[in-house]
Amino acid sequence: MVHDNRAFSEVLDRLREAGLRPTRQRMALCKLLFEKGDCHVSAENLHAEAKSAGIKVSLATVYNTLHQFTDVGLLRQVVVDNSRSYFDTNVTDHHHFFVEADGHLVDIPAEAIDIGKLPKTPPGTNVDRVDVIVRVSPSRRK
Amino acid sequence: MVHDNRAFSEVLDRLREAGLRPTRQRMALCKLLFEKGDCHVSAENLHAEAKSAGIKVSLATVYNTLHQFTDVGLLRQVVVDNSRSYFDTNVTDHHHFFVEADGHLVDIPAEAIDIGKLPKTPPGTNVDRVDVIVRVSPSRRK
DNA sequence: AGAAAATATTAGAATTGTTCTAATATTTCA
DNA sequence: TGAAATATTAGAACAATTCTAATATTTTCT
Ligand SMILES: [Mn+2]
Ligand SMILES: [Mn+2]
Ligand SMILES: [Zn+2]
Ligand SMILES: [Zn+2]
Repeated sequence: MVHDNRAFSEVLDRLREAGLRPTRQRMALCKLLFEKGDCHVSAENLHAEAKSAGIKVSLATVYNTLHQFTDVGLLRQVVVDNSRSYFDTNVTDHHHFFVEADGHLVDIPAEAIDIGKLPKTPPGTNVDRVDVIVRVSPSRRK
Repeated sequence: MVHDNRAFSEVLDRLREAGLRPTRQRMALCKLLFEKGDCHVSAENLHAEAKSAGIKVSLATVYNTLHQFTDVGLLRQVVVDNSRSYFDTNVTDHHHFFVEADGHLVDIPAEAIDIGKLPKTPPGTNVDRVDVIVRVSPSRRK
């Protein structure tokens, strides 16, 4: 078995930094999540990916892991669909296209969208974050 | 019992226009939804309001009605929270503040937010709608 | 109006995504 | 290495929503 020790140790560091033990399951999920660039996954989705990659991990652990990673800032949640939660490996400020037809998310860099002014927030509240979701659907064939 | 026959007939018209029979339940829900200005409700929420207004309607009918009204354009859905669906009586183009702490939505008029340019959509797709959600939370007391 | 057809409502069961429980396993560290 | 801490897991529980199929209401047609 050949290891990419570079990426492997990055994953390890990431977990340690976060105060999470680098267990077999967490490392494997880390690799799936972070070794192939920005991605958006649901729990079921990641669980399936894990299974097809030969990783033995329970759905409960997938949920635990996604939440722990979110809590420590390795992931963020994207709310676009009320029947499923999406987790995003891109935790920088950005927005999304959402292709409702196939439940697919595409990043929009923060600087690609300019929100001018915001009206004042409801009394006694502060802005946590601004989410822009551009809902798109397959264009009708010509 | 006193009737506001003006509003009553507006409700009736609205249902007929949509091709939905003006049943007792639908009319009652219409009144709850549309007679007190823009509002954002969940199904449970509306069901509870109905009960406390003395309207006998099942939760299944509340769901049916919310979906039917959405289908014919009397309501729109707002996705802000993956554990509950919100329906909005304001079907004009607008955005939202979402107070996560209490699950409360506040309208932002479309013209209060200016989204400059949009990047081009993913290949083969068209924009359906742009949703801006400004997530806010109660500011810490001074 | 009365009968038949169309549509709506409902209780309760089913489904689905997610969370919880508590028993077992792994990891850490002195 | 052994005790303490933490993690994993199967399966039960949960909560929002949808489905089913029996009953009721509304509309249409004579
Ligand atoms: Mn959490
Ligand atoms: Mn659900
Ligand atoms: Zn993203
Ligand atoms: Zn609104």
